[in-house]
Amino acid sequence: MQQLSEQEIQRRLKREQLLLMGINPYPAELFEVNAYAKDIKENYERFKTDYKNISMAGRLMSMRIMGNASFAELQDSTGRIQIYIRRDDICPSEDKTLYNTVFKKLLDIGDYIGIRGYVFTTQTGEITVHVTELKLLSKSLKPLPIVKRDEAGNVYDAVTDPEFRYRQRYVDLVINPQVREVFRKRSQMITLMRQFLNDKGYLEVETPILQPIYGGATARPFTTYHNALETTFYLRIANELYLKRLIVGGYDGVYEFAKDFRNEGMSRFHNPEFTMMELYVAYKDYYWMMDLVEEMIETIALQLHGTTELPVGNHLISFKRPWKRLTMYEAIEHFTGINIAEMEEAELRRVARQLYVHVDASMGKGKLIDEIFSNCCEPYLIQPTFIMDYPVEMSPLAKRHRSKPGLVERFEVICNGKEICNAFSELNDPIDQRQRFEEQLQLSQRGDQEAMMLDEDFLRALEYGMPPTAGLGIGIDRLAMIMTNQASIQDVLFFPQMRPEKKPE
RNA sequence: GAUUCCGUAGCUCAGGUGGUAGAGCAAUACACUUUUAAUGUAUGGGUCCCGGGUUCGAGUCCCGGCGGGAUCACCA
Repeated sequence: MQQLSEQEIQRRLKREQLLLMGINPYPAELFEVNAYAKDIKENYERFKTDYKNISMAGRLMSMRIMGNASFAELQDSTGRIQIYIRRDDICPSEDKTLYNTVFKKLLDIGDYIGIRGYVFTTQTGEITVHVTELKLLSKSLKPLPIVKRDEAGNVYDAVTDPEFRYRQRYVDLVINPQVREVFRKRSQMITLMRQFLNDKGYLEVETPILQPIYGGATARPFTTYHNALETTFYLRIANELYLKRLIVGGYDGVYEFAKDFRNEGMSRFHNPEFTMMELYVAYKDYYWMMDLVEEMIETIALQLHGTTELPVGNHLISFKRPWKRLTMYEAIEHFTGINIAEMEEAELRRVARQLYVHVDASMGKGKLIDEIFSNCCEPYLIQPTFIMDYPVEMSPLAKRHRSKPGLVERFEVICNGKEICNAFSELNDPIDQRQRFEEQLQLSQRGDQEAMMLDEDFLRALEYGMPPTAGLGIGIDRLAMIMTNQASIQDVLFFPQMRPEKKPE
């Protein structure tokens, strides 16, 4: 137990005192609520809505006590509203304890209270609830950091310490309304995407997170152990192979919002667990999927913000269709002036060095091209752009290009300098797929810890036959970053992964 | 993993060259019947992240550790 601060001791004493007075600081019975701060502020003057006998609940966020009348602010789930408390209104009889002792002495900022009353406008023009009844709903024992705003909108004493905000997100959410808004937008974005996909007739499904063989991406997994089965399991790095099994099973379109886990470094773009939406649609190819992605993201931006132009960092990003489409080779030529289409490994390595791209001996042709692209092109692609046709070595689950040897039918969307989705015409030739897995095994034997495992059951499924299929994965967190204009993935995750707090001795 | 910056009251932050630890807000007490970053007066509040070292003396200098941010590497 850590030592209590003076203020924490004070609040514990107040709690005791309330108990002695016969007031339960944590009453059990429900408190009926029939009005919310936001509605009142929006409707009271505009529609002359008469708010009588209203009942509200929330946290006390400030108190301005002046003798026998006081102003305070109540914060409910929709925002803050001023409340006016007059001694003789909440204490009509001779006994003034509720005002003099309970309200003035024993309540603190952060306490949950319930009030009843009516709305009026103060002399200074602020919409205010005149309180006729007051009830403590829950006592707060830890002081909230108080963020104040003046009329000009200046913020004082804002809590900005990221560690504090991420570790104690509940406090962040209480005191920083803009943070609540970011997460509301994220939730709404996911709802809109789900709606869009459901409207197209695709089926939302759930597939295993605990997998005996991990696959669908090149990444290092988390490992866990099932006692009864005496088996090692992996937390999924992707759900791709399971969704394709469902296409084999005969569904036309399936999608899943999947929590994926990758045992890799963390940064403002990477959290060990993150959300990916994967979609697979039968009888389609990657060109079709490009159209769908454009339509979906444009629709979401429009419904979320009422516009397709969004400020992101220092840029204004437009999601209005159509987006630019470049092949990977075209993109590289555009940004470096070098056409690498016909180059072999040795020459590529020379070009990479010339472009100051970090290379090492283990890198093959595909990896070298990818490195050049990541370094010389990706950071400069701010507007959403399709990059098409990747080297086959980088894409063991994608179908070979119908006309370009050595490439696969794959695209990524780069936006704000980062990949936000990845898609291909799915490889459905079981013999080719087996060969690609075997190449991965060789990489693995050479020490590549991210190489894919060979999944016999998945191959068995493909052998029964999978229709031509287009597949898509969208990084939901990264899309949320763009849609909410946040610079860090930690700002679109309620509880970003952090080193465990050191326990107080 | 590498580089770099940071860690002082509940919160935001000051504390040249080493010399008894500071402000505003928050808290406590009193005053005040329409305030709004309310105000006025008074009071309390600190393991200066932790552990070593140098020194008569360390928040400050040195070494080590812990935690966090940023950039890079890997990745989505």
